[in-house]
Amino acid sequence: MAATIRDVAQASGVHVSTVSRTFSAPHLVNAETRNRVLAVAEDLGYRPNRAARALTTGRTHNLGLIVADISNPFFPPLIKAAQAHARTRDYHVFVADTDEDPQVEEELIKALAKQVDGVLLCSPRLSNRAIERLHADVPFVVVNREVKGMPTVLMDIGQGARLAIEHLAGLGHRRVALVSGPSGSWTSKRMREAAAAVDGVDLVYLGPNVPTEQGGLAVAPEVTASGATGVLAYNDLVAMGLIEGLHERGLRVPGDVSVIGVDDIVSGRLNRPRLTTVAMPTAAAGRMAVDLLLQSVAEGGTATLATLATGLVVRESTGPVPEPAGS
Amino acid sequence: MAATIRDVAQASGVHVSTVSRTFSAPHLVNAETRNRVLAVAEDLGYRPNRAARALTTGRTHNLGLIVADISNPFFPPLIKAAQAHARTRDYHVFVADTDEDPQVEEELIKALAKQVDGVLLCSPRLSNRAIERLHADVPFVVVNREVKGMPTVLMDIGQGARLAIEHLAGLGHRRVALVSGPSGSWTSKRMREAAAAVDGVDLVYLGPNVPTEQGGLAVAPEVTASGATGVLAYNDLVAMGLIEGLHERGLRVPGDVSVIGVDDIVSGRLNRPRLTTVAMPTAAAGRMAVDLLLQSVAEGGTATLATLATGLVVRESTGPVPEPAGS
DNA sequence: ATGTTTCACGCAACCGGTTGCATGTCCTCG
DNA sequence: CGAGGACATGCAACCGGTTGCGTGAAACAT
Repeated sequence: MAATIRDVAQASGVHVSTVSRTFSAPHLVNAETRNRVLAVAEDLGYRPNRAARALTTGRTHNLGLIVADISNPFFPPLIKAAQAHARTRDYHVFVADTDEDPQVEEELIKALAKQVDGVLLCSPRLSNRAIERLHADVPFVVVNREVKGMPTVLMDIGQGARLAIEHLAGLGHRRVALVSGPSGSWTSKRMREAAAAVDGVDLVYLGPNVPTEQGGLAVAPEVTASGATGVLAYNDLVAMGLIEGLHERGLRVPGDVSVIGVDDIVSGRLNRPRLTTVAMPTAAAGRMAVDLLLQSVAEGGTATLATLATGLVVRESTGPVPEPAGS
Repeated sequence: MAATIRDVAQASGVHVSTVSRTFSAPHLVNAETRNRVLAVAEDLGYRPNRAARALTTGRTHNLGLIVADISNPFFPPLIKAAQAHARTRDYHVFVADTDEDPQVEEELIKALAKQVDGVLLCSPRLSNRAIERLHADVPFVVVNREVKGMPTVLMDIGQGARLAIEHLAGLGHRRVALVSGPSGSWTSKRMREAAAAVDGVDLVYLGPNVPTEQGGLAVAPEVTASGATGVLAYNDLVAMGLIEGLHERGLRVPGDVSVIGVDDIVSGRLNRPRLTTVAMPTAAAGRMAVDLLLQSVAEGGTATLATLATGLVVRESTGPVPEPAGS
């Protein structure tokens, strides 16, 4: 089997504690012995067992990242950024997908709890109560959701939604639909509040919807029925599905209806029409989340709240309100 | 801190070994004591520490899954399937992204090695030599690549490529371009071999290319210059980028050029035109991979090779060869 | 009544590391 | 020359579990 610390100790004629120190506190061991030990270790292919180390130190140097749906292109940039950033701090990130199932989410958190120093909860589907309860097991940082007393990274979707609605209003749209996400979604709620604060447009709320292309496709009839000429969708996936659905019903985007998404995922940039969307600072959020988590791991619960700005990227899926048919 | 096995033992008046057995070998302990222990454990919120258990049993009940690029929509279905399937076997899978960097890949494998019972290597970028060397540390199963002596899950891209080329030939295309992926890609090589075996079409090889939309966009000029009327792209992302690129140069798909992708990702189904593509059994591959891995973990290195069939999904991005302009 | 199984559980070593304390050696300084 | 300090290393307990072995008691057979 793989070489252990005792193998190395024996082969280099020192006590295991010296070998241990060679790796975890090199300055405590004489340069000469250290080199000898390192040589022997190299020779035997020894590598410290992180799990065993964790048992005594209480630090695994691992982080967990829990996400509802890896397929959602919104997450990968966040995951990559978190992973890369954590690596610079000598941490590894393990990702798990909950399949949008709170049950699975809870189970995963429990399984992860003892194997990581902290968990990044991205757009969790669990209730606040459950999250607070689980928090006893392992430090959290929550992304894209507000849970009281917990370190949180928010992207200011409210601001983005406001910009989006104002953009539509500026193009002359007077009736716009808000296509929301899963029921109880924190994001949907924020978007709604921000949209309602904009003057001069009638809002109609359509939802809840599955947060994917399917959801967008399915909501198309409701959108046409609503008489709205502008739409702010829950995310780009929904927006793209919706555009497809409108198209099937003979409506042109942006000719007949203007559609705005949220997230600025890459395929939205290649979609036709290119999607006007609220850009989310996902990579920055990933890095920030790691920072907050490591900080709270090191210093004990500091419940910081970081809010990152969003922006509107205007492309081709929005245009002036169409002339009334009767004109 | 969290309750340990000794806390439970003390509180329920039995020896730690009895508590241990209550969880890991319930049949060895009297029903009455077992219930008492369970009650106390529940009460104290005790949960066995998987990491500590792993130290003695040598089984972490975790699997690692290493993937070059999570953003590539080809992977999530595989990841999800693997994850879900593993869960039914009481295993968890941790995903890590290497950012297409062999260096990072190797580092991740080493870090993961001691914390998981086996690793799923999906389309690894590492050399065969490196993989074989690392194999001493931890069992592998390789997906989408052939490494001698290692359990492997392959999707029969050769078959799919043949179907694709035959489809184009059947539509009258006589000159088709093969837009390949990164240099040295195992998949590209297979596609090329299979395509070459089809009679009646001239093949032109274009590559290497970045395996994303960017790559497809960038290769568009070469495609038009090649005089090909049909294209088989490395994957759907490349195909979509290419279609966009052709469009920018005033060419219609499928009017002027027919394009086939590979992977059957969802956004290809919503793209306009809807993408004709080689469907890959990604979910099945994910499940198969964990089966193979668990088997090889349990029984020691059985180097099975599983090959999964692919199919052609004909949609709208392919059509009859255009009439020569001069006709 | 005695011998043999079976069952339930305790004992203690062990997995692979870490770390506070003790020991011993060599320097330095008054 | 002796006290005190710095340095390098060994010792052994500990992290949170698992498990082979041994023991006592109850159940069964003879």
